[in-house]
Amino acid sequence: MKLAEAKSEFIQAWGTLGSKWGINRTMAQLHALLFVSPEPMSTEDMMEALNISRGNVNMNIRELMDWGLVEKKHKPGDRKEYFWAEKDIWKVTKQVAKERKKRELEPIMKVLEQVSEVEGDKKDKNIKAFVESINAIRRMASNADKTLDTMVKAEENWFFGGILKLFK
Amino acid sequence: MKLAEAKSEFIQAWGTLGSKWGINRTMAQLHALLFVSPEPMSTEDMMEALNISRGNVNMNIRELMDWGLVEKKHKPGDRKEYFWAEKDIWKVTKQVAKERKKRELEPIMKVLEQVSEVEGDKKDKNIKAFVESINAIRRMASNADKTLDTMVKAEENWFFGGILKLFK
DNA sequence: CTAAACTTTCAAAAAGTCTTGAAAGTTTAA
DNA sequence: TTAAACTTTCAAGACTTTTTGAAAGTTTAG
Repeated sequence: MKLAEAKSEFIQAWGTLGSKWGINRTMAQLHALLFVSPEPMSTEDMMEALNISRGNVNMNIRELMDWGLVEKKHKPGDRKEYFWAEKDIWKVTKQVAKERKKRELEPIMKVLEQVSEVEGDKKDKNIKAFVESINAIRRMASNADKTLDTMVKAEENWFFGGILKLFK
Repeated sequence: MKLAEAKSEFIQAWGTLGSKWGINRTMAQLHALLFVSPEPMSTEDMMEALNISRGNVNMNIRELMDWGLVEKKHKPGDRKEYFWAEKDIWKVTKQVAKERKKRELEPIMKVLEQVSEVEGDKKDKNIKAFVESINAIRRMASNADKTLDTMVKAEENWFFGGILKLFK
């Protein structure tokens, strides 16, 4: 397999993976494209590489910047904007964890808190069972929350090697 | 908030969360519905509770069974099939982790292995950079893989309490 | 200024995903 | 058997998400 082909395979696979995790395929592909590009790329470079429109590149690259995965770069003496992706996969993972925690874990925890305050006789079998189910999810979510916090603060070494020994 | 309303809020929120993680909203709602139902439910019960068609219930409940999150139950002297969801949230989490590992981690690892075998001069700067990026992802994925394995084998206690102390 | 170079927006179209419901299939009681 | 009760399938339609591309907006060099 040639380099160009290998890159393209990787970009496709990353796009497919992303779409299974609720991330727009093009956004994941753009991320993969920049991730394996040694140089920052311009909008036109990306349009050409993925065969997509200017508007599509613009919207998805902006979302990648919102996620903190891509940055604008300027080349001296060039009016075009270039885009660069973080290359340290551990930083990327932490950033994604941080964002998903903020965007998805925190909102659901609010709902869980509210519904756990259901009114009525706390001894009613049905209410008791419901509240207990919800509280089990809340404990789980709260642990996930703390674990993600720890992960975000942790050094690469925590994950790459360190953690596994603890389970042996 | 009354019990019925609280259940409905929870079901909605679970559906929304699911859809952000690439899980069909109805499937997530059905799961939530059964998760908070003390009794197994029939197809008709579910159709009525979520206001959806028979075909929709059938397809999504089958997928939930594929994921190992829902089981058929039979009531003695009743021809209808009833469906029951695992109530232990730790078991649910482990099961989802196990399935996603099989469905998503393993396929991407195959692709990564292939593309890392790109042909050409191993000293070429471009090839070297690409292979190194891919290998960083492979190391990450392989660690995630092992961590999930460990998690699937672990007792509830590992996650609920045990792990956090290790980071203090 | 002005015009060229570049970026952003967003309504409409395309593509993708989910749902319906009626027909086909299966099981069971009698 | 038969027919009623129940489940499954899947083509067509509904809905959702993504993409396009042209127009509007912005920036900069001269």
